Amino acid sequence: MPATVERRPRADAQRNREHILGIAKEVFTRDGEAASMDDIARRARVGPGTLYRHFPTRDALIEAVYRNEVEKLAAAAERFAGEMPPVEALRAWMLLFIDHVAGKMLILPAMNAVAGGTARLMEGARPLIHGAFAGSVQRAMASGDLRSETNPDDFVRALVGVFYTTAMPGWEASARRLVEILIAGSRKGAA
Amino acid sequence: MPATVERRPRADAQRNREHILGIAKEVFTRDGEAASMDDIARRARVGPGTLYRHFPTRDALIEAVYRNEVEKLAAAAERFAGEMPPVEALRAWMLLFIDHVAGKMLILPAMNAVAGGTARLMEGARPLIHGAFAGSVQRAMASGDLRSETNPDDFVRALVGVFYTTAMPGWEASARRLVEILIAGSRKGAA
DNA sequence: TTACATACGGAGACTGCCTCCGTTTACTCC
DNA sequence: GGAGTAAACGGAGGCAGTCTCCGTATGTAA
Repeated sequence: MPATVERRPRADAQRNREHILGIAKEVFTRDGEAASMDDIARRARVGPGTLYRHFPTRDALIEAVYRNEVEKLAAAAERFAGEMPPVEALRAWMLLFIDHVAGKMLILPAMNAVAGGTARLMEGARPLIHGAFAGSVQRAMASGDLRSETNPDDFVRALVGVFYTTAMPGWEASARRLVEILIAGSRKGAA
Repeated sequence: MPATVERRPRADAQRNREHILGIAKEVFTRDGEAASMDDIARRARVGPGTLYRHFPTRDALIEAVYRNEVEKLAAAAERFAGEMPPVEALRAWMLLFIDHVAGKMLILPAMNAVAGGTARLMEGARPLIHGAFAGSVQRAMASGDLRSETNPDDFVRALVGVFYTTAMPGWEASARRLVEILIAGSRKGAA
């Protein structure tokens, strides 16, 4: 008899989990942080008990939905690296990030609700985002385009700001300019 | 008999309002978004009814506390303009902004809770922040240090990001580097 | 097919936001 | 100074949202 059995989850549980995740993304995208757990359960046609067994707190659910999206973004960074010169790849990825936000692919408003703010939420996703950024920046440094002290986290901070200012008019154009400023400000030879 | 009498508020009301605001700042600073209205009322030794007469919703209270702080920040921009060269004043103001965040002078986590996210909250404070930024940037453009297409909003976005990443290790140093990147990236002659 | 671990659903405890209204208090006018 | 009144106060409680508990149902392994 093995110490830890680790039976794989029942088929209905697996189905439910994925179904809930899908509904949750929809609801959060539409209703933002106002979305209620009971409502999500109702729409997914499960009891609140079931919802809470899969995602023990509201935060856990938001985090799960969010992580799903971030994983897709991170994958794109790798792809760009193989397709274009380093600085272009970095720029393209930052612009893609903005597009995701623009297309409501990420559940912006709901993220505000997570205890401890975004920072706490990002904790789970940080390695992913950081990895994607670090890779892109590293390559741009290696190619000699960016200064060698360039720190990917600085870019992360700026882009998080974009995240939170989508209600300001003209946010998208401003975000694109910001990308250019960041690149220009980190180039070798910039004052 | 005048059309609008506009009696000035009763002394006890005025006192209570200010007292509540002070307590609220304390509580929000300590407990973040978890702070409850009833708790604030209890600590301020007033009934919930009183609290809600002064600040009709939770958001209104947060906004009032926040605005208080932002007004202080905006005033500093003017002061710096009179004391140092344009680019220095801009840098100094951005660094001051970071210091406020660092010193927990601003009720960071609580801001997340405002309906519609920070964007909505910033709506009230936007003219102030924007004015402070616009003035500083304008002067730096007029002096020929920054490119003439420089847009203050781009800086705002980046700094909002700093706001939300204070849980990441080394955020303060990173924020300061970000300030330098922004200035370098907006200088005349930057790529 | 049986037995049981696993998962399900929903009633309801608990908490937080906010309202309503009877009571109290500061200000005004004589 | 005292009476009258508009303004402000406090707190009981409505309503809604998060999360728990537990009796019931179901998938899975032997």
